[in-house]
Amino acid sequence: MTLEARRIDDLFPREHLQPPGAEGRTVRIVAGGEAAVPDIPRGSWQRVFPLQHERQLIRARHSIYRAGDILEGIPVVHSGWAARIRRLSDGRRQILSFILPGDLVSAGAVFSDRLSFFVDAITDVRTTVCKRVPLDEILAQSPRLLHALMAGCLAEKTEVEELATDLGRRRAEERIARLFLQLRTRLEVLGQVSGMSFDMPLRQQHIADATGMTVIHVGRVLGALRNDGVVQINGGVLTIADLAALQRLSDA
Amino acid sequence: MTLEARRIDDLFPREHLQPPGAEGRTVRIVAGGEAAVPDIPRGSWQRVFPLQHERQLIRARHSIYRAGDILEGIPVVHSGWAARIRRLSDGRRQILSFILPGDLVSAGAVFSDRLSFFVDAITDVRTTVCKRVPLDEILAQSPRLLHALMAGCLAEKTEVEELATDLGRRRAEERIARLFLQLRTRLEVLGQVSGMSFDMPLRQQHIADATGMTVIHVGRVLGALRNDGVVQINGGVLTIADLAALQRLSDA
DNA sequence: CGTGGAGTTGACTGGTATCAATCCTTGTGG
DNA sequence: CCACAAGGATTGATACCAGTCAACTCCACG
Repeated sequence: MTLEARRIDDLFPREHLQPPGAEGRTVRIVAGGEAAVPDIPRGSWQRVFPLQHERQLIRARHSIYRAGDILEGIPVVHSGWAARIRRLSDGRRQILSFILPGDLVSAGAVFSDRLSFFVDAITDVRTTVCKRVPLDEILAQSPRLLHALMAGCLAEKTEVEELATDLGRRRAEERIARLFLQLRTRLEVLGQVSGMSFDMPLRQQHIADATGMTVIHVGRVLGALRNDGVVQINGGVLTIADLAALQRLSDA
Repeated sequence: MTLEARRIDDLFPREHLQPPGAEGRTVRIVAGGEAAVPDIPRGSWQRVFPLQHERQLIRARHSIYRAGDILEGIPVVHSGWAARIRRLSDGRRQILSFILPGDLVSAGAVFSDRLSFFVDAITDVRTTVCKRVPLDEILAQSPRLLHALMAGCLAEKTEVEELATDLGRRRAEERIARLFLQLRTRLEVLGQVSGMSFDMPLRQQHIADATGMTVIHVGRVLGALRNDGVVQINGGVLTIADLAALQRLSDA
């Protein structure tokens, strides 16, 4: 009963998502680094949520959705990175979460069609949209799936609560360290981490908007981390040089 | 379909909650200052969620629940103020939300029994606990209620996202102004605002933990607001002296 | 080549945190 | 009824983290 759905891996072909050979075609249920619970029967997602329309391409740095938009379906990011963002009228931005390949844009989208945030493409992004289905129909067809979806929704909420704690009570270095470790964990599940490095298309501005800092200060902290031999970013690749140190920073 | 349940007003007798005469005994659905949608048939909450045990008294400044606790039911705060809190190992604390009389401790508690946060009593608090009921049973007995509960859960998530934005991107004065306005809106629904004043049992430490500041700086900002004739707190009563100014501060 | 996005660096400012002392309030027990 | 303790609020002095402004470099790209 602790299923949590944020990623629906068998929602679409896995060219980018899965190393060949891994053919366990169950819905993979993953949340914030916790245990995967692969016991939803194969294909339950597609059976319950039929495809509404195929892939759509959004160019890097463009908005995918805007706050107030009414979703006609449940969007899933197929490839590329995106971000859920809140904007203030004077231009300040807070990134609420990063959306990686295979993620639902928001678990809440299964149950509600009104967005309270913006979704911006960071890299080029391909999306798929599935049909939203009434609650009772989901329940009838796959009770486990419904549970998993609701748990995913709760997990998303918990993650935002962690974010709020980071923003309110942790300092610059800690926040950046935690962001990097979180990204590594999530990308590891996707098989996109090789050793201590992974592709990281975020600009310093994205890191700043996610951690509640200014770009310039992000630059300084990153510089310090590089000098101290903890983390470095080179050509869009993040390399953790001293994992223990990074974990120490993110602790408490 | 935009029902949102966070407060279940007819869950218990209303001595403290409702001025006599207001006898519209429907479940009142309220969220973050948005429209109430009172169209759930009377008593649906009690029918679906039977009382598990009666009021329990928790003394001010004591913990009600701890992160990791397994809830045996769905707790509702009957009287008094409480707070949902995240703690770091070194003692830093972030308040995620305040729980006012009539609030569910967390809308998520209807669907999941594991807490990821602490719940502390700010004043003396009385709680009631209802039995948790399987999804399909709720759906069968009152589909509207289920929708309302899920919407309430999503609303709670949206509120935390707003909090994260406040913490990440707004400054001290803005955050405090927004907190006070939010409290006023919520208390107004409870009929606990008279003119421009309301009881506000929060200590400066609570305000600090909610806004991500230190007590001392909270004290300074409050002092400034008092000197500028915007807000003052006296003997546990908050009085808004200049609403327009307060709204200006909280804007953007 | 230019142009614009991105990163780096330095000097300076300012908002908050930290430490410490005092005072006020409230509750408690003698 | 008083004394005392504990919690809370206020104030001052000082330190430091992070924001602001500005200049410069480095690219990728057309």
